[in-house]
Amino acid sequence: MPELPEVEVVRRGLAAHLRGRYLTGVEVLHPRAVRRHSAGIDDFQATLEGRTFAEPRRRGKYLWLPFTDGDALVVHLGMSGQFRVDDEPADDRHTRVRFHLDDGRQVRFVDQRTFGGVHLSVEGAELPTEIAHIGRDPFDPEFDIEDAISRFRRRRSGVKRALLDQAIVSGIGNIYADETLWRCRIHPERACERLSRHAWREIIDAATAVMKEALAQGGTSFDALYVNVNGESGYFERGLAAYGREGSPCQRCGALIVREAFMNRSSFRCPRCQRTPPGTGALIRRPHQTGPRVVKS
DNA sequence: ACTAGCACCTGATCGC
DNA sequence: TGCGATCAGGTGCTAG
Repeated sequence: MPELPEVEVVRRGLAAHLRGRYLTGVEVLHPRAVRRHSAGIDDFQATLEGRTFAEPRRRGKYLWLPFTDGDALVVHLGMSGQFRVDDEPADDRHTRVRFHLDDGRQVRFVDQRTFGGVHLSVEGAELPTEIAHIGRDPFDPEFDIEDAISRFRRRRSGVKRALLDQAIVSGIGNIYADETLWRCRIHPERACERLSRHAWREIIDAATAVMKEALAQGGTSFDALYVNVNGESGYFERGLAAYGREGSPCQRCGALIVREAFMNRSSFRCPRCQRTPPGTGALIRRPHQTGPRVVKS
């Protein structure tokens, strides 16, 4: 569920609560939450005790919480993961791991669908080896847009599939991919290699802009499954132009947004603005089409 | 090496 | 009211 903006909201929330804190104990309540910790549950609980947190970091949708000793706690929220820091007793049904801090507070990893998880990465403070394959996200100071464009243009797949590939540019999920392509007026099945460098630059810029706007609104929330560490929802749902708006008029042209099956999930697009048909037939007929029109924000 | 498809889970909602 | 089908924002593994 959480994409880059939502994960960044969580990172900031954790930073505020973990700064200068150390762990006095850890309780694993569901084994699946630590399945990526190869040494097992008992080791996970025991090894973390006494460690002091440094500044939480993020790449794409991955979080890691470095310790001052050079190791790190790697976190992925999956589809439904949350971190909660509550002053009052809260719904504990989906609490998977409870972290006890030296200030008496507890941080809970809550995850209904258990696609998310946590594990210790030895010497992972700078960059856990487990997530070295994840590409830099557009907010990374070392993000190389020219390299990203080159890699996108080498992909033999549709544009949306490539945007969801975390190894090229990380952080973009189903929602922000749809929003990005709506802004750029590009059909999700357009072939990657047929888009110009200029078009790809516009796509990456649009993805960066929409995620930046979402972050400023505290992220996108459709329900209680995505909330910040205090249990509060973000407000970017009202900023969405395509995702989840099946049957509503396109804000640009008035055509009704359609929903289509894509990779076992849904894609939303404007049938008029994002009209270039998929398939090689269209590409063969229009091999020298000019670059896509792009919305300037 | 790259790409597509599926497995991994629980719970809310929809149609009958 | 109850039941099965469907759907949900992600990643990793594996077969081709």
